[in-house]
Amino acid sequence: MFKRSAVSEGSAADLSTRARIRDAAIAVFGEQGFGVGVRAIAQAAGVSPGLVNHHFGSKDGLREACDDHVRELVRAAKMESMQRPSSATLLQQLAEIEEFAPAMAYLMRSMQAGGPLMVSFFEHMVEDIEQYLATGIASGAIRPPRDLKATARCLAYNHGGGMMLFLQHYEAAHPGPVDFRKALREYSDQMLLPMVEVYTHGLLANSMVYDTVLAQRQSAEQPPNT
Amino acid sequence: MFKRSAVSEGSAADLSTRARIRDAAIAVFGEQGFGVGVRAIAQAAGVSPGLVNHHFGSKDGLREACDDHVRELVRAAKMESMQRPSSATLLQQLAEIEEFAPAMAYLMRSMQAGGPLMVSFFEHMVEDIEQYLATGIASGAIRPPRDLKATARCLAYNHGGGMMLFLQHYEAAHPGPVDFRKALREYSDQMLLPMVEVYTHGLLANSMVYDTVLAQRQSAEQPPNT
DNA sequence: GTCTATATAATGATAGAC
DNA sequence: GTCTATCATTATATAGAC
Repeated sequence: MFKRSAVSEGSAADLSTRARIRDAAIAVFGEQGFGVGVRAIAQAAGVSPGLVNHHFGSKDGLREACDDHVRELVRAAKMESMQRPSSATLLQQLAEIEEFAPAMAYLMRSMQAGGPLMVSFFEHMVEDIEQYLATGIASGAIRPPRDLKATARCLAYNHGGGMMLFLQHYEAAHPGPVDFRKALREYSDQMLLPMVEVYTHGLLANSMVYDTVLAQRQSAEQPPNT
Repeated sequence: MFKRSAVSEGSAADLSTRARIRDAAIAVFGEQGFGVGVRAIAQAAGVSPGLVNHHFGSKDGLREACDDHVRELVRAAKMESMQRPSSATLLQQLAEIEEFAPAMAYLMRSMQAGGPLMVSFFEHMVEDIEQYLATGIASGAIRPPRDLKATARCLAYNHGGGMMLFLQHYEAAHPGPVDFRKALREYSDQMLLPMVEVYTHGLLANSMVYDTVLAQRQSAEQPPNT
């Protein structure tokens, strides 16, 4: 679905050493988590441990460089994907590309570990869903919710977190390094139909609960004085 | 809502040293994550670092003991909660109790880190939701989904993961140790209404997407040969 | 730019005194 | 049971040779 973009151009041999170290770090962090040492990264990049810190100052500096690069990778992919609409999630599209798999693994670790990349990526998700909902409402495909922004945020938490938890569970159940393509395919297989069903036909048989919660909220915001 | 149970009985002074170390470990792991050292735990428990390993053999042994204790804590709370039905989630009820706050923090870290506690706790969640759905269907409050087990699993991923991600985001936005009671109250405030609305009125305006996905599934399971 | 070698600190785990 | 002292390992980070 995606072609190589300028961001990720060139095979490993063409990249500058700094870029090779950074890419190796993304791969190793993604596979083994952020607890891994600089030595392992240096080895994966085929350089000495000292050179890593020479280029990035410290482990945190390296981490920041990885964050920035993944952020940029996702941003570029999003730009490209906006011109080629698809029913699949951006992440699902990305995971299908061998080349992006390490970055996806890194992104997931970031979500779990909760660094600054997680926050910025999450806010992007919220915006995307907002826009997606707005488009759907305009075309009549989506029933306009009471509060679009709140609903988008809620969906972002549930779907983002749901995927995270699924992958966590998948990793625990399948020994060895995670195959993100297989994992996300299984995610679709298990989740898509039940989710679409709930979003189409609802889950609650009547609006009693909804009416109650809504009334509580409104009486809390505006105390009874009239 | 919950009274003290046998599992957590006694103030800090009454507990055996082993139990005090274990409780301190749960608190420190919960606050700072599993990367924290044995020394910090020993200090929090008011004992020497050597004594920790004397009682638990290793850091992993200590971790296992913490897992077991939290598992047991949640199991006991669930037993108690089953006799006192409430609209709030078990976790929300637990978080309201000062005494359980450290265990809840520990549980969240476990979900993030993805140890064996995460898997067993998740499977419990799936079972709970299954039973909750079945009860609702029997009483007519819930519209029976096509595949109850798959739907329960899907809801468990989304709601469990959603809460996880919310707390992660909350932690990143609020410096210092996380106040789980405040966090979970905010979670309810933001999530409850949009979620109930979606579960009551749906999100998709028509059943086109659902019909398409369902048809794809069925033709995939049973290839066209007739 | 890149390496080897090393400084410094912190980690998990153990041994032995009391 | 509990502590102090220490070991062996590993971590990050730096210094200096090439």
